[in-house]
Amino acid sequence: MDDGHSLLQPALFRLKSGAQVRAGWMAHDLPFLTRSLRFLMRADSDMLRREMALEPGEIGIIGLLAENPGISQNDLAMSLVLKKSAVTKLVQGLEKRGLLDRQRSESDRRSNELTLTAAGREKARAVHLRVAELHRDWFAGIPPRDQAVFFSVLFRVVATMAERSGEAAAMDGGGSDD
Amino acid sequence: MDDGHSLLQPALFRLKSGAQVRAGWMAHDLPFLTRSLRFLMRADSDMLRREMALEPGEIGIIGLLAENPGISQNDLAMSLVLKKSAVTKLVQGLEKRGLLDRQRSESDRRSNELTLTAAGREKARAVHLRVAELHRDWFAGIPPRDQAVFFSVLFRVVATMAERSGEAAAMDGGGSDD
DNA sequence: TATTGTTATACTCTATAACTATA
DNA sequence: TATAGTTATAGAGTATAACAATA
Repeated sequence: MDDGHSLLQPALFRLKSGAQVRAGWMAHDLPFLTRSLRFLMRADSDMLRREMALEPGEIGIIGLLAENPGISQNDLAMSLVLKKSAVTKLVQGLEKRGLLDRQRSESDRRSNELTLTAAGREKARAVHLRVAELHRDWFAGIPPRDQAVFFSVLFRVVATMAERSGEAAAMDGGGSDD
Repeated sequence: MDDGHSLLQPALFRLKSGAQVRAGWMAHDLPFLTRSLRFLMRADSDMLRREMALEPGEIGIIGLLAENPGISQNDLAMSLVLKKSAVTKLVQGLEKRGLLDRQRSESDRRSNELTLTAAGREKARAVHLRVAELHRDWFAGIPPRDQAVFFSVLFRVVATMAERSGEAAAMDGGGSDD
């Protein structure tokens, strides 16, 4: 399970006080590491959103919409691991600000077909560029090859778990979300 | 920045409806991926905590305490990226249940020296084993070499950001946490 | 009867700040 | 004056559930 990399130099936190804290097996604890990461990224994420005039969650909507024009709110929610009630609020906010367009589907008039407006596409491009800058900062000093492996593994794990979660949710009478 | 791995087969979400959603650059968006991961892991994490009779956040306390007996609550908070007020509550709960011992330091009577009790050390071992099982499940199909790279990069990014965050916080008059 | 999307309410975790005690 | 820890209160992000419209 562990070979080479982080075992030779045991994983340490070096605190500002000078103290060194040994991470032990927590260095391989995914819930712990992802939670820490989320909090540590937050200052940068908040700054990015302020610059881009976006609310929490809107980047995901815009990012997927740029690649999947016409997608429904349900598919958006599944992909982003959001409740459909959360997607409703996010989509309404973005529509009000002219960044996306919402139309009833003609083939199934229950569902909405979402597309980015020209302003929305421009916003998506700008966000993408700034996000890439942040990542260059966060991953400074990490070899590009390792970065590629990292994201490949991370996405694969997320996508696999999302599929499993979707299957499990499909079993009961619609308790997947909300 | 991107070479090889996930670009040849474009990153896709395969939904239960059969729809395929292209992730685009979101496949490399760390805030998005870590947030998704946290939600997808939650069912398993909740089950683990119920089995172990632990509250959210207590695994991190126990895990670091097992490796760093005598650590202070402040150092614990810095390492776990928690507010010291949150650590106070977690530590109190664990002490009440006889899993850890809290003693005033003799060299600096403001600070507490925390150690696991025998029951606490046993709990740490049990949690470690179950966490490892969950990880085997989550990373099924990922080559061990890639897993090692993944965790090495993840921990390095977290530790580096935590150090920077600690430095920045040390600049102002004590606004690091709480 | 099942599904898409909407709305309103409740809850959990975290942030903030004021406080005590030691240094 | 600065730091370790405690406590209480307010806030953001989600969860839950009831609803309307369509299939």
